[in-house]
Amino acid sequence: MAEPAKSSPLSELRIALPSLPMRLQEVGRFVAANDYDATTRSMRDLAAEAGADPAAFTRLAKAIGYSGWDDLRAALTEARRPSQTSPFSGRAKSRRHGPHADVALVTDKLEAEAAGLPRISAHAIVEAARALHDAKRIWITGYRSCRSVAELLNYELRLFRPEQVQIVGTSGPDDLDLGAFRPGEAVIVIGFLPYTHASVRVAQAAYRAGATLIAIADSLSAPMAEGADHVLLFEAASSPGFFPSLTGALAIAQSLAAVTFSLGGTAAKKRLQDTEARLAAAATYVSEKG
Amino acid sequence: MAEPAKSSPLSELRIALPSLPMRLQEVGRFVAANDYDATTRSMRDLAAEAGADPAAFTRLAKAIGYSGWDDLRAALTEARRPSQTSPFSGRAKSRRHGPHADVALVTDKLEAEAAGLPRISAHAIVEAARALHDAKRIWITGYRSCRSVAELLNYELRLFRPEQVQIVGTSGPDDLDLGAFRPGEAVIVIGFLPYTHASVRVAQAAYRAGATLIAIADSLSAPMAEGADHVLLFEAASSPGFFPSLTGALAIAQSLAAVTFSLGGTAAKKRLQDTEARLAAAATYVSEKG
DNA sequence: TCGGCCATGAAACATTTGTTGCACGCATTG
DNA sequence: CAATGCGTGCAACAAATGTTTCATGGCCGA
Repeated sequence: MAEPAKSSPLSELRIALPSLPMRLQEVGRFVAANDYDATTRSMRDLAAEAGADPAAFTRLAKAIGYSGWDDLRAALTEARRPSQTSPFSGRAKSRRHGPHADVALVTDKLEAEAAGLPRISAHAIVEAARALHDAKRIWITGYRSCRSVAELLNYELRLFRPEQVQIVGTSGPDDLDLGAFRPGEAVIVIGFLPYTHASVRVAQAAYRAGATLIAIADSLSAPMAEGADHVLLFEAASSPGFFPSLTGALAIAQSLAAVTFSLGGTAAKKRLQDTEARLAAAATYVSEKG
Repeated sequence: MAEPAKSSPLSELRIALPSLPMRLQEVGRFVAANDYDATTRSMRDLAAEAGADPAAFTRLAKAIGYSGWDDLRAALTEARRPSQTSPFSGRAKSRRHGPHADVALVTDKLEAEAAGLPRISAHAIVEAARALHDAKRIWITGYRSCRSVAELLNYELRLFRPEQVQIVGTSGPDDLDLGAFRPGEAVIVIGFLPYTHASVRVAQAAYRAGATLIAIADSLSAPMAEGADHVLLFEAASSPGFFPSLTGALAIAQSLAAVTFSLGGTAAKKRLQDTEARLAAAATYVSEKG
C-alpha cells in the first residue's frame, strides 16, 4: 500500500479502522465524529455517550500505535490547536518554487476560482431560470469536459421534473434530437474555448427551431451564444493550471437548478419528495447514525 | 448595578479581572491568553506553566461566579465548540421575500461557495496526486450527482493517461470491476451525505484489494473514507439552497488532475499534445476567429 | 468435538485530578 | 503595639480518571 499520509492522528485512525475489531471500530468512528468532545471530555464520559466500555478507548488508542488514551488525546488536542494558522490563509504566495511549488499551484488555483464566483450575474441566472420554469421541455448539451456539468444539471433538474428534461444525444445520434426541438422548449448549451462543432450545431438548431436558447459560456462572443435568449458567463481561464476551470460553470448550473426548483413551488417540492422516497425505498443510501 | 452582558465566560473574566487580588489577576490573564490549553490540559499542568498555585485556579473560578474550576472549564469548552456559529448557518436561514428573493438566493449561494473553496487542503491534494502519479491504473467512482465530478476527473486524466484511467462500471456491472482492483492501483471514490451503498462497496473493495484508496468526501467520518489513504474534504452543505454544493468537489478534482499532470512532466505533456493533435485532425473544434 | 485464540465487559487498581483546610505573612486599624 | 482581616502557598483529602487484570463467550482451526 502507498504511504499512508499520517499527517493527523485522525487519519491514522481512519486508516487503521477497517482492520480493527468491531467494537473498536464503533468507538473509533465515534471519536472521529466527535473529536472535539474527545479532546475535552473524559474517557468514561465518552464511553457513556457512545454506549461502549471505557476500556475500549484505551484499547483503541493502543491498537493504532499510541501508548494509551491519554497519548491519543494529546495528539488530537495538538492537531486541533487553533494557533497553527491554516497553511492557506492567503499569504501562501511567498514560496513559488522548491518542494512546495505544487501546493502553491493548488492554492493559487483555488483562490482564483473563489474570486471568480461572485462575479457571476445573479440576475441573468434568475431570468434564465424563469425561462426554464416556463419551458415545456428542457434539453441540455455539453461536450468534452462540459459534459460533466451538463450531466449534473440534468440530474438535478430531473429530481423534480423527470419527464421533461434530457441530455441531447442520450438516445441515439445527436442529430435525431436536433430535429425534435420545438418552440416553447428550452435548450441549454454549455461550452468554452475551444468550442466544439457539435455544441455550435446544437445551438444553431435550437435557434432555428424557435426554442429558447440558454448558453453557459466563457464569452459573449462564443459561437453558441449567438442568437441565445440568455447567456450566462463564467471565467474558465481565470485560474492558473493546465485545464480550464469548470467551477464557475458548475456554480451557474447549480444555481440555475436551485432557482428553477424554487420557482416550481410546492409542486416541485412534492416531486422531489417522491423521488427521495423512491430512493429510500430502494435502500440506495447508507442509513444515518454510526 | 446591571449585570454586564455575560456573553462568554471569557468576557466575564475580563470584566471581573481588575477587582481581583493580584495573584488571581495573573492567573486570570493566563487563562484568557491560553484558553485553548485551559480547556484541554489539567489544572496542575497549567499552574506549573503559569508559575502559580493550583488552588489559585479554583479560587479564580469561584471569584467570578462559578462553582469551581471544572465549571469554568466546561463553560470555556462550550464557548469554543467549533460546530456552532458557522459563518453561514446563522444568517442564511433568514429567508428573504419579495421580488429579489431569488437573486438573494443565488448571491448567497455563490458567496458561500467562494468562501468554502480556500478551505480545501492543498497539501492533501498534492499527496493524493503523488499517489495517482505512482498508480499503475486509476479507477474512479461517483454516483448520482457525484457522477458528474467523476466523469470530469476521468476526462481530464485520460487526456494524458488514456489507457490507465477508467470509471468503475462503464463496461458492465460495477461488481465486475470491483474484483479487478489490484495493489499498486488507485481507486478514487467521490461522495457526500447521504452516502450511497454502492460507493461504500467500492471503497471497501479497494481497501480489501490493497489498492490505494482516495476519498473525496464531505466528512472525515464518511463511510467510504474509512481506510482511505487520502481523504480530500470539501463542504457540500455550506451553501444555502436545496442541493448540496459540488463546486468544492469539482475544484478538488480539477486541482488533482492539474497536479497529477504536473507530476507527469514531459511525458504527460507529450501525451496531451498527441491527444490535442488528434482532436484537431478530427476537426472537433471550431477554428479560431469567427 | 475439542482446544486455543481473540474480542468483550466488569471490576479492581494506581494515579491524577480538583478541592479544601490550615498556617504563615503582610497590611490595616483601634 | 496588638488585633484583625485578607491574600497566599502548602499539604492532605476525596473523587474521578485512565489502566490493567480477570472471567466470560463466541469463533475458527485441528
